[in-house]
Amino acid sequence: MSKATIADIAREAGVSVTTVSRFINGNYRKMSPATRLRIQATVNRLDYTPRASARQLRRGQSMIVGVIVGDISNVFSSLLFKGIYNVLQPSGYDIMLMNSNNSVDQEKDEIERLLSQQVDGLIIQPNACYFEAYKSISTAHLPLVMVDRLTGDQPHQISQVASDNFDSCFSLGSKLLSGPYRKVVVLSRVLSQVSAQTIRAEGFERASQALKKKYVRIEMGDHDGSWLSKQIRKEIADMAEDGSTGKTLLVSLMGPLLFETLASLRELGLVFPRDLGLVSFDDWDWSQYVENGIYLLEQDPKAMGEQAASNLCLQMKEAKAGRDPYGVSKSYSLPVKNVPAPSV
Amino acid sequence: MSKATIADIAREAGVSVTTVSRFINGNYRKMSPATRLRIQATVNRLDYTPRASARQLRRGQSMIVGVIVGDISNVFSSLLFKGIYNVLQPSGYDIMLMNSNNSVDQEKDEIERLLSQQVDGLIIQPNACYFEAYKSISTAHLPLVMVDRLTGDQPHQISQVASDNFDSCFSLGSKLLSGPYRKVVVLSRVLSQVSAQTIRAEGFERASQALKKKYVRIEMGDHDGSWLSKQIRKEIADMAEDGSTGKTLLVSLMGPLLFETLASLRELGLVFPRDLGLVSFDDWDWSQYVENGIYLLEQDPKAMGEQAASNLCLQMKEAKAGRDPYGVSKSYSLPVKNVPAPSV
DNA sequence: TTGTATGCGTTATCAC
DNA sequence: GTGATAACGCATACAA
Repeated sequence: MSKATIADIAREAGVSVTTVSRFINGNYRKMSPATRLRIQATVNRLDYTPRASARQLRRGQSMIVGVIVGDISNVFSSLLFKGIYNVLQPSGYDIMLMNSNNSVDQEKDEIERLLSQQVDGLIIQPNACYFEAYKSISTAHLPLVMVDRLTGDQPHQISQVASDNFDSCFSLGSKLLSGPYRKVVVLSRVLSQVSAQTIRAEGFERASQALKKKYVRIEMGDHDGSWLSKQIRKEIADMAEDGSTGKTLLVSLMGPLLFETLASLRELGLVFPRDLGLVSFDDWDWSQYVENGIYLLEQDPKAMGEQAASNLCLQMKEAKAGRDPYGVSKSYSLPVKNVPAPSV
Repeated sequence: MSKATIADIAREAGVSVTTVSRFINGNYRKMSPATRLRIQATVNRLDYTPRASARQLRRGQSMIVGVIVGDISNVFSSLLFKGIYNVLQPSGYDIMLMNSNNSVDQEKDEIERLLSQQVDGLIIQPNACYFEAYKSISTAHLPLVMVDRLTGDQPHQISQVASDNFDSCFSLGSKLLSGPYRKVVVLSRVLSQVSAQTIRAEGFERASQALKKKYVRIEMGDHDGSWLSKQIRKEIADMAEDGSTGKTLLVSLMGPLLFETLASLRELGLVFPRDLGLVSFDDWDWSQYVENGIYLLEQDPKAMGEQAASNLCLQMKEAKAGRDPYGVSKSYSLPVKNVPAPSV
């Protein structure tokens, strides 16, 4: 019977509810060892568990953190969650996880649900391009950390953790395009309104501009594999037309896209690095076993989650102390690791 | 200010809290259109959000479901969660996700936390080998579904959803071992007390017994890659000794293990299907791009999650109606898909 | 060192 | 149609 309450314990142990409450919260200071043991025994005997809802109502604090990710089936999101969990769980917080499916509408509903749960803080991988969508959180001065993506008008007093998307792409693009490549083709998916892929594309675009190489961007959106194959073939085949020499550098801007890219290349009979150079963002090393490996730009989603959760903890501590949580807000830029492989 | 309460709305709108409560819960039947509109406006103006904790306390129902997975960074777990989420979220349930790290101790703590949150139901990928560990849930008659793994003494009145591990392995083993393979070596990780891998291994063992072929099991546990390489080399190299002919069939019993297996094979300079046959369980098709693809035994974790969540919903409906949730308990065995590839 | 009494925000039972 | 009021289980200010 999990229905025992603090009153039952008090009655059975012959003490008052206050004393039991103190016991439950570890306030043994004002309590004789005798009563302490008696309460302990009763708690065990009745298999008592405090009701979180009653506690929350009374203390105005839930010890729950809300997390919204874009797509939990993406390895990025699951590693992000793992990092968050590793920090929050030992600190006593429980996590309510939401999957926005990269949809602004669903995200809106999920934020509302999280707010009504009175979460003590939120970590969001945002879908909306304007911060307006998260205003209800910031006006309530609720601890908040945005991860991975940034809204266009991201207020500086809100914490954010993201990879160093632009610089890593600009730098790799500059390095590779200064070689024999004649052009770069970047592949993106970009289903949500805001995405790290856009910034990554910009990095490659700037690099190509500086080196006066051709730059093409293919955005897959909802298209299927055959559509992608057609685009890739077109971009690879135009060599003759413009009379330029050298191979094409193909860049997949997110992990799951690499998958579809490989399918297209196989379908088209294209082999790397013979026919083209291939580079991809990815957060998991499986591609090292594809041929002789694929050149990767690798993020560390787990570290991102840990960083986000750490800052959130800080904010929640401030909030608990009655201070403005945004006083300890901070922006973090995480390095992107280059994992060389003979695919370029 | 998200601090508005039902009383504030009542005062501002000039009605009683009862009426506001009725409005919040959609009971428009007993309410004049005029008051309804007036309340609506006030709710919007004050940006009112009902406090979930107060609601929970009063109704004795949380609309929260607890989910415990073994390792969220494993694709299996994240797809499982996605399936669960797809069913539960539209039904109005929020999900508290816990990651047990395949540890019985951590799992125990997490169950306690979930119980104190007064979750309306639980879905667990169990770590303990005896159901004893989950007794506190079943004695409270809380809706419960066990997924993927089964405790040794799993009570029949508790719902369970798992893949058809034994038959799929026995069947594939029988098929392949009736060919020119001289022996089968199965690789498992098995860190938790209970695991689907054990049942899978049994499937291959029985098949090998029936066909009088040699059967060897290698359990990685916490060992590292070089240890694995040594084991594999030993098993592949014993051909001369026993004078038998034919290749060895190597079976990786879980997705993440395939990764380490490939690393070992590469290190040993072993090539499939030339030097050996390779088969693996996995829940994601990335391996089709490794060489010419790897023969896969593929589960459908998302379907497993959906099935588990559907049954949990049924149970929760029963519980809400005051009936025994375990009256609608059921066992589901999900098919394992064979994805042929020239690695055998 | 221990106990009494009040209120957190909501729903539900009854009365009007 | 509408409203007063009593719980739900817990934590704490205030007594003793």
